[in-house]
Amino acid sequence: MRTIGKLATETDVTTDTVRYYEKEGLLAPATKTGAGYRLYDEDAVRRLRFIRQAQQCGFSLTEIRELLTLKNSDAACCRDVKSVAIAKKLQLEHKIRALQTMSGALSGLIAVCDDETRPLDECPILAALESSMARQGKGGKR
Amino acid sequence: MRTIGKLATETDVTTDTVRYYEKEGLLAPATKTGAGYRLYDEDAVRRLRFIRQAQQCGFSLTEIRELLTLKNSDAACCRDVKSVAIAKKLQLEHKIRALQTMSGALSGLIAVCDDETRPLDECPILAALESSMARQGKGGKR
DNA sequence: CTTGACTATGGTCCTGACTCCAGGGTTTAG
DNA sequence: CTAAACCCTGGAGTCAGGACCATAGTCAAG
Repeated sequence: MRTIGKLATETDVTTDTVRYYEKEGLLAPATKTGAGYRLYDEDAVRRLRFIRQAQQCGFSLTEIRELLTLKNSDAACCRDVKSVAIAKKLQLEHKIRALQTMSGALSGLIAVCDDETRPLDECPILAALESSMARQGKGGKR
Repeated sequence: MRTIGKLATETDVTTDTVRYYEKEGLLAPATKTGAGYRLYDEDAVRRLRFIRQAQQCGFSLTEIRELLTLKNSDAACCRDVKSVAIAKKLQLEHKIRALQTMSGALSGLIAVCDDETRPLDECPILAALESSMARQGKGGKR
C-alpha cells in the first residue's frame, strides 16, 4: 500500500492528476487511513498505467472510462474492446487526413511564393488567403 | 457599409463570433453609428475571410493575429510570411506523425486480438494497454 | 404608432485535462 | 519536540473559441 505521493512518482504523474482522475471516476484508492489519507494497491498502479497508455493511444478520459467500465462488465467480451479500438483508429485516421489537407494547402501557398523579396502588398500567400483559394479544407465543422 | 448581422451572414459566421474577434483584436468596425452600431466595409469582409481561411489552414487565432500584424508592418516582406507558413507546416507535420504513431499502436493492438470470442480477462488489447507495451508514443508532452 | 427584427453591453457557461492555491491536519526524521 | 515533508478539501484559474443569455436601445415597415 502506498500513499498518493508514492503512486504519483511511481507512475510519473502529479498528485493533483491522481485526485482529478478520482473525481472523474477513473481511479479510486483501495482504502483510506483513519486520517483520510488515500492508500493505493498494485491494482491502482496498473489502472493508472492503463489510463496513461490509453491516452497515448489517443483515447480521451471519457473514452477510457468507458473502456474501464467495459473491462469490469461481465457481459463484455474481447470483441467489444476490439471494436472500440477500431473505431478510435478510424477517428485518428480521419483527423490525420484533415491535417494533411491543411498541410497540403500550406504547401500550395508556400510554393506560389516564389520571389521572397517581393513586398508585402504583392505577397501571394496573403493574397491566396484573402481570396477563396484555400477552401480545400471545406465541409467540416459548423 | 454593413451592420454586424449583414457581415456575419455574408461570411457565414455568427455575430457573436465577430464581436469575439473584435475583443481579441482581430477585426474592428470601420466606424460606428450614433447609436453605437458597428459598421463594416469591404475591407472587413476580406479580413474576416482571411481569418476563417487561415483557421482552416490550422492557424490559431493568436497566430492569425501575428500574421495580420505582420501584414500591417512596413518592415515585413513576403519572406516573413513565407517563413510563418513553413513553420506552421512543420508543426502540422509533427502532429500528423504523432497521430500516425498512435494509429500504428492501435493497429498493433487490434492485430493481436485474433480470437474475438475470448473472454475479457484474457483480452490481449487490455493486457497490452496495462503492460508497458504501448509505449511507442513516448517522449512527447510533460 | 406599434411590432418585430436587429443591435448593444456585460456576463456566464461549455469542453478537456489538468494546475495551483489557501488553509488546514498528519507523519516522520533528527 | 519541532520542523520538514507530506496529505486533506474545496475552489478557482488556464487555454481556445466561441455559445448563450438578459436587458435594453434602435430602426424600418405597415
